[in-house]
Amino acid sequence: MKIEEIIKSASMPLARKTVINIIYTANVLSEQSSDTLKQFGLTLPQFNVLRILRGQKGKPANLSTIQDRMVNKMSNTTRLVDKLIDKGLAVRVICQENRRKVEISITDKGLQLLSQIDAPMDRLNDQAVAQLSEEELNLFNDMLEKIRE
Amino acid sequence: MKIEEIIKSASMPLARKTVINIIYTANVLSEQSSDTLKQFGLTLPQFNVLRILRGQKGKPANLSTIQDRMVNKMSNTTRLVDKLIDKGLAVRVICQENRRKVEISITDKGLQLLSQIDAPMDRLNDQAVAQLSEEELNLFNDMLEKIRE
DNA sequence: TTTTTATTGTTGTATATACAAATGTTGTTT
DNA sequence: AAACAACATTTGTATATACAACAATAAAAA
Repeated sequence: MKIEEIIKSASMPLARKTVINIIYTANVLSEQSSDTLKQFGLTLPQFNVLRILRGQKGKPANLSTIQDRMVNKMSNTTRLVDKLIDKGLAVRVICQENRRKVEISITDKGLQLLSQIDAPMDRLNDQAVAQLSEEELNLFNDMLEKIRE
Repeated sequence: MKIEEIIKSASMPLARKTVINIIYTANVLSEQSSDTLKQFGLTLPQFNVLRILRGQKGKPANLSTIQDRMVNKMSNTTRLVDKLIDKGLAVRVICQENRRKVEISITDKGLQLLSQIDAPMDRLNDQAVAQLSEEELNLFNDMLEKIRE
């Protein structure tokens, strides 16, 4: 369905329509992901941080590293990490070389949880873009890049 | 900058990359809009609701109408509207034909505020999509539509 | 060495949002 | 008419997030 129909808007400038379309579509995709993640007890930002930690391949990450790599830069990563620790999915150790820093690592339990989530999440993403060819998707990603600049 | 560089990720499946790219770009655009709106004392959802009310052209809207048309469907539109009323930008009247409903209208003050915001917001949106031609933008919007289905 | 500045995280506060339950109203069934 | 179901919105509660202020540590300057 066209975005104008969805938000029941009269015709609007193409630029405004495009921006609304991106934000609306992102909401749809986020909700789909959140729904899938809910059964695993994770929110989307929590899931993303867990994936970042896994990407460290054993090396711990400090808070600023995590923030750099987050899709949704949020002001308060401390409390998000707290939640992961409460659930036993991550651990926090104060860095000995620089005691201002903390080192955060994913636990075995965290890795195990992620391994369960990978397949359903990839399936979800595949479905989302199934109507576009690889070539179209590459073009589409390039366009997004241009919009961000 | 490519999305993989931004979130400092190793290469990932194209579908996942695309979904992350959309969500990340939507965040960038939302933040830009929020920054502009902040000086007018509005959040992005509040601004969108005000625009919906203006689109009614004098006719009041009830809560469910507003929710239908919102870009970010939120569970609690009541309190969002409360904020607009606190600021004197909207008024709420209980509908006489059906006393379960409430009729919400934009005030003159609200209309006046919106008229100040229109130009800077359109300029922002224009800038965002400036690197794409009209033809490309139409293609892009079609692709977003396919992704939502 | 002491003071100042910068870095890295954490905490407090206000607001926003999701979700479920509750309220008040209207329509329908018995 | 009384009981029940449906509707439209509001409220309660928990969690999330933005923003600013705070603390602790380290590095740099005086």
